[in-house]
Amino acid sequence: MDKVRTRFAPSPTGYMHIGNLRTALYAYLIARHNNGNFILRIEDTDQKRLVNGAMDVIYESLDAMNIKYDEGPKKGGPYGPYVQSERLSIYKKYAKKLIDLGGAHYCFCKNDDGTSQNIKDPCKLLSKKEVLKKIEDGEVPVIRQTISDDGFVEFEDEVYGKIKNEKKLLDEGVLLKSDGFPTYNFANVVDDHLMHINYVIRGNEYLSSTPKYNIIYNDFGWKIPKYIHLAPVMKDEHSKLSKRNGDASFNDLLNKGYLPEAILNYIVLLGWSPKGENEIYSLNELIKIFDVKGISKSPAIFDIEKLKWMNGVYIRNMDINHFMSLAKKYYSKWIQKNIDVYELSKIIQKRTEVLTDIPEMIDFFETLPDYMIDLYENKKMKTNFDNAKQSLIIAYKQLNQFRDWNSFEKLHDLLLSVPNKINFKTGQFLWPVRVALSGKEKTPGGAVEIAYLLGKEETLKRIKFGIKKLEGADK
RNA sequence: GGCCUGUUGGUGAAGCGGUUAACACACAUGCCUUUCACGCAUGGAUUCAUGGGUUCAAAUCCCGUACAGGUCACCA
Repeated sequence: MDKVRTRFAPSPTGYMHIGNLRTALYAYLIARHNNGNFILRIEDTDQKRLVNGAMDVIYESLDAMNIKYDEGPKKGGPYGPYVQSERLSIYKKYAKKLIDLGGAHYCFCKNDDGTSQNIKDPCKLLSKKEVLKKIEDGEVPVIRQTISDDGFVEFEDEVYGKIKNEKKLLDEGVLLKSDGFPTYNFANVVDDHLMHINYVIRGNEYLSSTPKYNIIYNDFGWKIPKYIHLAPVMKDEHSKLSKRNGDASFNDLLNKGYLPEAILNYIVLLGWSPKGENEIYSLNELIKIFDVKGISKSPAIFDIEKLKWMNGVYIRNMDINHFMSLAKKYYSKWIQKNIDVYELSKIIQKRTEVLTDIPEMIDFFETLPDYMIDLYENKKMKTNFDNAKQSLIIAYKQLNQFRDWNSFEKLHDLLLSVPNKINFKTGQFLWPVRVALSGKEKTPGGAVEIAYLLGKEETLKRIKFGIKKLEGADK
């Protein structure tokens, strides 16, 4: 059997959306799973849509996901060039050949005269002589596909199964534009054949035009590849994820603090499901288990909540040093200078889902927020202004005498021994302390951790401030 | 409108003629706990868009209907 060769063929629009990336990922996984090759090809045949730097977005995105291509632009390969705008002479040659084979014809119809209803293209009837004459007269033709009216075309899609179409319902689309560039409809067939692509993986918007491509393959006498059409990734029930809707691109997600591994893991599950119950997979594991059979036919809705969760899983499973190196970017200068970053990282790792959540989570270290006194009242902890004040006063006394601030253990033991002595429940005592130290209802870590990180001076200052606040409430 | 395709809880989904209709996220509740989170446990689809058929038996097969998406560009 032939070596499996798949390709990812984006057009450089400057925006890598999730659906595209998923297509790339599937193509990559199918290739690697079968020990095949994965090819990158740039489809830049629409001169009007060229965007500066768009190619880089593609390279960078694949790179971030650690998807490596075997052949492609920059890297080269035996069937290059891999950028369509550099292959113009190839398309021209094959277009002419297709005309000779009866699979295409010149067309002189004007843009705006309804030629889209081209089921019967009048130019088809032009004789060779007439065509030549028109060209001599300076008319610039396009080359259109020629499709006979009789019979059916049928093909088998690996995910959708048998698809059958009536030939006479197929449009005779433009293959080569008047500017000399091919359309997608032609370039993809020629390139896929020339590059020996035997598995075509792409969005199912091409499902309806695939029969036309197959006719071209047949006219040339080329072998038709296997097709794997993918249902789209949706924003909601009605619309696709898209740039126009302002939906997040891969890069946006990265900037928002999502890890590439987590994004990759999440999007592979949009429209594909593995055999077992596990959902967390590395790229290498995916290569091992990816199976076309698990691809589903219906569209999947992108759910940021689940991505968040998955991102959290990746963060929690990370080595602490790795986490710290990633999290550091989100620590303010003040924090990096005044707080033990290693200990801080340990505390927040478990409760970080997205890296960008970090600043807000830890901002109280730098400046105590102007908090509401009601925070001291907590039903579950059985605290009220009165016993909170007591707790703070005692905490102040104890901590003021405490000298081993370098030892988290000792600080911990001290603070946890207090409630016993005064006949308070642990939470009853520690809740007000934490509130005084953080000014927040929820914090990463408890009172002990925060005190430890804050240091003696700041801790005492904040407790004193808390006591004052509560005294104010007495009056 | 023609043609093509899809439809299982809020979301991703398993299932492929006989199951109590997996599992994960989210949600709710409880446990744990110095808060939150983490972790653990429990709960929710009387039913697989809908109506008919085939069958001893249907989410699973067939037909119609509804809804949704795609395509019908010198865009990909």
